[in-house]
Amino acid sequence: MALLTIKQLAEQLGLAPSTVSKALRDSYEISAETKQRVLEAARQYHFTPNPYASSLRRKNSRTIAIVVPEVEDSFFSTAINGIEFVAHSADYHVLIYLTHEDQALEESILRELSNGRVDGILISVATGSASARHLLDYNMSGKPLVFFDRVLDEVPVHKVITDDFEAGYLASKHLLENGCTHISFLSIGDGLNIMKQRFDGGAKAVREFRPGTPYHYVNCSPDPNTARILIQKLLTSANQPDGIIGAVEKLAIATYLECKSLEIRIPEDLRVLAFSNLPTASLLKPGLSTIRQPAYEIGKKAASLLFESLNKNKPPFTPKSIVVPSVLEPRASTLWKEWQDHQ
Amino acid sequence: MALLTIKQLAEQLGLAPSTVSKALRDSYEISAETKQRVLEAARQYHFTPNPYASSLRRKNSRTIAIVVPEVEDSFFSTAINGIEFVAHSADYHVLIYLTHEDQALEESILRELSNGRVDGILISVATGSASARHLLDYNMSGKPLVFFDRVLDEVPVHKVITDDFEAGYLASKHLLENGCTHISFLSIGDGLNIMKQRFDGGAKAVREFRPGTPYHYVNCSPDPNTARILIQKLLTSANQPDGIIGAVEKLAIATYLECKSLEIRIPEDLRVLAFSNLPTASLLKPGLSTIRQPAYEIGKKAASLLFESLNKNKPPFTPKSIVVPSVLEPRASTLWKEWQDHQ
DNA sequence: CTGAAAGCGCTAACAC
DNA sequence: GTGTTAGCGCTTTCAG
Repeated sequence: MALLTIKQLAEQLGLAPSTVSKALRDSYEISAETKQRVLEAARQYHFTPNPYASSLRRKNSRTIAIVVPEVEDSFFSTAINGIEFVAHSADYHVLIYLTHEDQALEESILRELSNGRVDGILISVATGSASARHLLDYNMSGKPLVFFDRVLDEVPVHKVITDDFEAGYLASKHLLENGCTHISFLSIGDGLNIMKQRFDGGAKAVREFRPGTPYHYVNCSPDPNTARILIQKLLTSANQPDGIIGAVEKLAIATYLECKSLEIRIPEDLRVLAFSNLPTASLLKPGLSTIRQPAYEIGKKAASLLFESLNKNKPPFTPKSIVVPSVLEPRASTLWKEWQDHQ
Repeated sequence: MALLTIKQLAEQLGLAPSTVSKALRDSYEISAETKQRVLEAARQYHFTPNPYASSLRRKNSRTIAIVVPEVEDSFFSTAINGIEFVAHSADYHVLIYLTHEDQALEESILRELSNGRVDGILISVATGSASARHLLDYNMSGKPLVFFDRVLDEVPVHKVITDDFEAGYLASKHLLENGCTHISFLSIGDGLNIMKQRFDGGAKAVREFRPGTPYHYVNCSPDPNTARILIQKLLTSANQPDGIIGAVEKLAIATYLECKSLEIRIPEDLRVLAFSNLPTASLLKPGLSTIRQPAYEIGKKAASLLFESLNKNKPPFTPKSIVVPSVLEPRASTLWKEWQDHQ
């Protein structure tokens, strides 16, 4: 079954292709009556204009790309859901690309996307030494790019983030208030803005509330297996911590699994807090204290900013940074009752 | 920065556009030397052919679509990961569409996709009364369609599924072996093949092992809030069950949350088993017994089948059904020690 | 081995 | 209000 073309449809109707085209786009030039007839026929034959011919001619694609490290993470899957909501409302299509935390892959994806396949990109960058070259290059092409959550400050575009410094501060403060005397911050890799912010925020709380408390940055891996091995090493080392801040969901899960197999008790032996959007946080044993980001909102806002840029014809551009609040949700994994009682 | 065209690149090189085009596609007609020069120049200028012009001309898009009910579900996010892996290897792009379990939305997405935007579709259908019209129509267009997990048997295309009847049987058998005398099967909606299979498998186990045991189908909602209300009603009704089979992850979470707020003890008061790929299943309180599907493999296999169809020029088509095994992972939520001891 | 020419299906400018 | 025409950027005959 070959697809109908606008030319054929026009012939059926005894009209010119251009008339049909205009009618389908609801142009003011076309009479109401003709529009009716065209729409009717289009529905009947299930006609939709060939998107690639249309894109070629109009020089836009009604398509955006989401570029994220992974989908198997509650933050990202929820953010994607938010993005999809806005994109669908705007009648845009959504291409998805996974970088698997691979900087080189991210670069090749961005290069490939700069050939006009998409009208804009929403990205949360991969960890790694993070040169911003590919993003700056893409940005130079004049097409909009919006960061969410994991940003690169060198690139002057809209961003939607949470206050990671503040969140790190709250996390660390909370652990200190619950008797921690040695905190390890588990990261998935260097060079990522959010890791630094979250860690530094924690350092500030240490300085303010219990200066001198050991507070370490531990570079785990984005790979869960490697991460587990490193966490095991940490938890069985001579000076293991009694407080953990997991920078992402995956590290919290890895920590829990490792504690289970090492028979380390949470929160008695170790208090655990993580940046996480796990829907099961409250159901874990023990309930996991989290810093929860408003992932759906972040996705929606980032997409809205992208469409805003798309619909604006290049005004003097000042990049906006939208900062949405994360919330600390204390649960049993950090509430060390015994310690509190002794106070 | 306007994008380079193949014509301009050809001019730079003192070649004809057609020669450059062929060189870029590694045609046998072109000399090794010329190919070198062209590739070199293309790299230097970051030239990639405009994908829409190319698609228009070649009548394919190097793009596939994933159509799923949602992404915030471990099964789907993992399957998407598997699909993406294969698609990326084949150098294809991936469009994602969420149906939010809305049949009408699914229809409109499929209609829209039949205009040539994609070369093929991978779909896991939405619940609902599930007419197959839109899928049959798409299939008639001659473009490949592959089902994964949630299939519609009326549509004669490749499918990748698990043996849901068998899994339901195992689930129910397991509950009976752990002292359940009244089992409720929680579904997210009628008309979905997997729900029926899973439920019917369970019925068989009841017949075989404890005929007469009350075994009910409870139609919850895909919406978590509504589902929770219905579950609450169920668990506080006169003849509440002592065994639950949750057909999807979301229902397991809803059940746990409800048990927590109603102070129903798992597994003493209620044993809970769910079809789920939750990475935190073993960390819940209590550990959640699951039927785990090989989601990543399912995604990979489904995508492979799609590309197989894509590369084959319409041979006599016999749809394959690939059945991959699910595994029952018993955990504390169903292991009712007290009861076992009394046996 | 390379080039010239036609045309994929659509839409925007410009006639009428 | 509607039709004619040209051309988006690429690839594919077909000629040389």
